[in-house]
Amino acid sequence: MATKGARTRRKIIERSMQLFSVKGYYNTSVSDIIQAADLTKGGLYGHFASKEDIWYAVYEEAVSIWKGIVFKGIRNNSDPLQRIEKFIENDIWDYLGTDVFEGGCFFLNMLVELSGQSASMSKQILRGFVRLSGLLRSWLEEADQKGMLQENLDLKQVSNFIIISLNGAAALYISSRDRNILDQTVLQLKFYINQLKR
Amino acid sequence: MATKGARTRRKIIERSMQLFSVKGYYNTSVSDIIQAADLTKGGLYGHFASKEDIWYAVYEEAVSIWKGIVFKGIRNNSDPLQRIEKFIENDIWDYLGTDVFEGGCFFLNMLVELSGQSASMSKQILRGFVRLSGLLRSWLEEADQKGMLQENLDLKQVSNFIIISLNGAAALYISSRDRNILDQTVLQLKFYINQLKR
DNA sequence: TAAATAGTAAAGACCGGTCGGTATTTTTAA
DNA sequence: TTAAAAATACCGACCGGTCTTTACTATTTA
Repeated sequence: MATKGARTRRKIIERSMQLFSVKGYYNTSVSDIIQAADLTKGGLYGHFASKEDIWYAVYEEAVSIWKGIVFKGIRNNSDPLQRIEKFIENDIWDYLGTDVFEGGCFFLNMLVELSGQSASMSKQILRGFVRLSGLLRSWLEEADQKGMLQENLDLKQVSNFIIISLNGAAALYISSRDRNILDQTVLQLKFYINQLKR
Repeated sequence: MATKGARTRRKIIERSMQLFSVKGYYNTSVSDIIQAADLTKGGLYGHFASKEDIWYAVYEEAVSIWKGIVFKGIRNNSDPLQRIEKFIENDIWDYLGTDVFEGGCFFLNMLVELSGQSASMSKQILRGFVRLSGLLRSWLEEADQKGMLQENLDLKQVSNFIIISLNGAAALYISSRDRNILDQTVLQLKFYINQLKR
């Protein structure tokens, strides 16, 4: 069993994660966090040096949670295009649609809020999206090598466009809470991918 | 010439608009605004009853600016699909790409930040997107009646998807400041619309 | 096995500064 | 000359963060 300190640390991260995703980073006060984590100032600052430090720990945890959801049932699929479609479904339905974070997509929310405010924090998130785009592109290239795609496609462009659409869906979903947005996005992205095929 | 009060009011709105778009609503303080508008507390609160009131005025002004950009050279075009493509180009290149708002897309930024924080303010923005989606759908229906589109398309879905993509592009652009994102989005959306044609 | 000790975890008071907002006075422009 | 506009001083609450004290818990020693 984890030591008491470790358990408290986890609690701080988990509660902060929800607060950041719902209220945003700046509008979440340290007082909000200690209240949600059932702590006091002293208790909190024994585990983290600053509010920003908490955010970085929260980000790591959020990435871990997200990965556990969106890559489920993918690795064993040999068809790269099916892998992409499954990833989209997972992201939309099992990540966004199940309200893993109360405030919608943690990454989009933070990216928008922190861009132009904290270079280091927003770059951290952007790096994640760039890495994801690279992964999607590698799958597209695999499909291309197997002759599944049209010729002369800009695969970097395609993978970026998928990520753009997923982010746009997250933005409209958090504000509308309309499930149709999710279903529509999946359908339209599948249609889009279908048009790329040879 | 406008009275001094009216000019000050405009100044408050204009400066707040930039501050909100860059720093966000919550992270912009009233002190930030009075500093940017070269005023004092008393001077500001003579024009607006609250920070939230300033936001509503800013929103109206932002909509007005946006409309002036994205609908340029559209009304005189009889081809509804060309109208949509021109709208996308305007939104991406002349609105997003020219950094009308320093912080990127005012509406996306506010939508993400305010969702789950202020029901009234976020609904205000969402209504704008819904209205826009309706406009795009009416253009698509016009194209459909002219027999330009494939059959059995869900036009509401298509118009939503366009808006989703534009928002996603705004999210990635503010954080990366990569012009390629803009160009790629225009190209991909044109490709997408092309696939809808009969 | 019980007491002593050391190290960790948390409490709580406190810091200067800033928050959004108000009331009153002074200035300025119509 | 008078109404509108802006300045000033001020409010209580809260901001992120620090510091010292206290409580707890695990390990060592008798």
